[in-house]
Amino acid sequence: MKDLLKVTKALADPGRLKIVKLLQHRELCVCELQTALGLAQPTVSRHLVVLEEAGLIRRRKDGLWVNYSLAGDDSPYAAALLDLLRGWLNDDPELSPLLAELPGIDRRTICEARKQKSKSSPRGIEHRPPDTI
Amino acid sequence: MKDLLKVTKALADPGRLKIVKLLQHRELCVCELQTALGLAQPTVSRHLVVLEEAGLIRRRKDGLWVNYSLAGDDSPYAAALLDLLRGWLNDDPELSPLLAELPGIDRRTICEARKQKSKSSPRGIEHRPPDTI
DNA sequence: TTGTTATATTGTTATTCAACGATATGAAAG
DNA sequence: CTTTCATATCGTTGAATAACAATATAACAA
Repeated sequence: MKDLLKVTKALADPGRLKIVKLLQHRELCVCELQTALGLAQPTVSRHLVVLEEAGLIRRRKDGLWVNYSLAGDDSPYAAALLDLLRGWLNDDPELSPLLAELPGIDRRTICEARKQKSKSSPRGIEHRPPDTI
Repeated sequence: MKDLLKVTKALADPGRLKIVKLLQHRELCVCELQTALGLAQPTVSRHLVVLEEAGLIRRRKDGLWVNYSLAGDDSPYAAALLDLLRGWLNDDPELSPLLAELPGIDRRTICEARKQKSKSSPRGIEHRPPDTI
């Protein structure tokens, strides 16, 4: 029962449900999910831990990137629910915009853009002339 | 997506999951569920509201009693998950004791026992001789 | 080694929610 | 009507959790 509750709890959150639906289209790294969902990076990372511990997704490291994809091999509960989810929410008004933008989301574009930003204003602090006396 | 989240959230609680599994065997009233689960009556009542709003169960009044049974006609999500649940947890160590005691649980026995108790100590206050001066 | 960078973890706050006791509701009986 | 009783709702408390910022970790580059 604990295993099943882990799966249902993992799927009982809009952010995590969106992650699963996004991963149905292709493998994604954290920064791509972050961009698609519009959530902070730690928030996405936490959601991914919950989904992984429920057996719904798996992680595969690729250098600095971590790729996440759907799983279900270890948990029959996860497998069955992932199967059901495949036929659900495909025309959902809250999900469709994310899926529409998914093809345009690319990890290299995202990370390059970040490097530019951190050069102009490190640590997210807006660039500002040093205080004058 | 909101409808699906209602169903997954409803099933993401041990008490509510137990209620669903109990209702797979027969229609039950609140006091029978309360006895089977060992929870307070308001707690069971709240769980039943959540399950009903998710489309997982339905209510049918019978005098003072309210009978609850599995539903799923109004929500394809609820229907599919109830179908899956039918094959799950049937040998669960946390659930089996409840199912084993289910045949011995009868609303009339429960309510008769309560009447006796409320006669000896109304409102749950232990009977005690009136204060003497 | 020392950076750099994508991701993970920590700390904290605000919200959600399960649990209970007390009380209200509604239906049947007297 | 009033009483009784099964259930529903209210009010409160404590625990779980989602969100973010700040920091730590891990992998690659120089």
